[in-house]
Formats: sequence, structure tokens, C-alpha cells
Amino acid sequence: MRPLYHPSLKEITVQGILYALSDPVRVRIYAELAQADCAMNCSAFLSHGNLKLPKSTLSQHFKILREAGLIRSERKGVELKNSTRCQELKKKLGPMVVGILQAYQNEANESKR
Amino acid sequence: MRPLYHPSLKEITVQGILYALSDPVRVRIYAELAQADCAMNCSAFLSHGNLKLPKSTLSQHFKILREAGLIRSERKGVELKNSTRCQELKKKLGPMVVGILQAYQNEANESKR
DNA sequence: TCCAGTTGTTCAATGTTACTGAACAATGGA
DNA sequence: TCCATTGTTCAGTAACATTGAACAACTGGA
Repeated sequence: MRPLYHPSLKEITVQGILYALSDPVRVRIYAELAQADCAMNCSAFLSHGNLKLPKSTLSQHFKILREAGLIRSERKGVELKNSTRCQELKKKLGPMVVGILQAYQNEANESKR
Repeated sequence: MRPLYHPSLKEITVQGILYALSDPVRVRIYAELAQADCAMNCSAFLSHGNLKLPKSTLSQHFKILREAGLIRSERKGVELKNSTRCQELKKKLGPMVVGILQAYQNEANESKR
């Protein structure tokens, strides 16, 4: 199996991040990872909420998030533990990513009321 | 000719904004509009920088930016005057859009050095 | 050690979306 | 009125995303 590619900070681009977050499924995954207090498997999203996607699709989405530099994935046995690279990105990109997350969460809260 | 549709603040979504900015051409247009001190025509981007796109393509990109709520377009005679809705968006979405613009401009400056 | 179960990836076929040239609409000035 | 200019629409094509099926990698138990 191919090794997991993670771009270095220098290789991460604003454009790449925006593209990765342009898909509803991916922002949602990213937002959940950002809120979680520990790393999460890909399969945690398999039958999660109203998200019902085949695992091949999920695998692609995780790959795109990873290769954009948004998340870090580590193999632990047969599973993949995913977590955000929020701290690193803050250094490189400033408040952009946090701003997106806040706006996204805020919108989700608004719609609940 | 169909009237220009501009979403109200309530209709604007984080997802819509992210999608609109996920294309390199569109972020670039948006960033230039944000820096400009007056409204700009669509055709200002026709043979601008290393951007060489047919006008039908540009027209689509402006439509997507407009219908996501990022820009406002007003017909002035035969031309379209485009400007950002940055102030409005700040109220609704907080620092997200400004954060994106800053990261984008910052990256452009870094690469010049 | 072998097997079954679990997790994630790859691939190719199909479905969806974007790009573009050509024709068109709308406006203004000569 | 006629022409030049600006932007839009449309339909054909190209590029990209989704997905089921087959596969790979690892684990634990018999």
C-alpha cells in the first residue's frame, strides 16, 4: 500500500485549502475533526449523522484533506487516525482556517434555532 | 437579458462562499476586486496579467461569485461594475473572508521574494 | 500458522460539472 | 439607423467526481 503523503508547511497553498474545503462533505469532516478531542478513524464517518457514503468515496475525501495539508493521518494497525493540523496552519496562514471553522460552526448553530 | 441575482445576507452560506473561492481564477478576481478602490468591469480581466480566458468563461465566474454573495454587480450601460460585499459579509461571517484574503495576498507577496 | 473479520485503497465505469466558441441581447455613440 | 462594445446563453466537448468490486494490510482467535 502506498505511503501516506503529507505536504510540508511550505508546500501547503491557500488555493489547495480552499479547494479541499469547497465540498460539503469535506468541510463537515474537517469541522468534526477540529471539534473532536482525539483522532478519529475514517470509518467513524461511514454511518454518521445523515452522511451515508460508500467507503471508497470517504477514502478519497480524506486523501484530499490530507494532501491539501488540512489533516494528518497515522496508520494504527488497520485503522487510520485522523487529526487536524490546525496549529501548524495558524502559523502559516494566520486566522484563515480558524475563521472558516468559526463561521461554519456558527452557521450550524444558527440553523438549529 | 435576465436580471442580476444577488442573494440576501440570510441566503449566503459558508459552503457557497468556500465553493466560489475554490477556483484559482475566482479567488484571483475576488482578491483584485477587494484591493481595487473602485468597481471594475468584467472585461478588465479579459487580458489581465497571465489570465487569458474567453469572455464566456469569465462571465460564468462572475456569476458564481455574485450568486455566492461575494460580489455585487451593477449594470452601467453596456458594462457591469463589480465590487465586493466585504463589509456586509464581515457582519454575517466574522473574519472568515478577510482571513482568506489576507492569507492569499500574503502568499502572493511571499512568492515574489 | 491459518483463517475470518475489519479498515482502508485502487481501479474502471458511469455520472456530473466546467469550459468554450458561436450566436445573441443590450446599450451608447456617431 | 448602424456599428462597436460588453456581457449572456447554449450546446458540444473535456475534465472531474462518485461508486461498487476487487484488493491489500493488519489483528485476534482457533
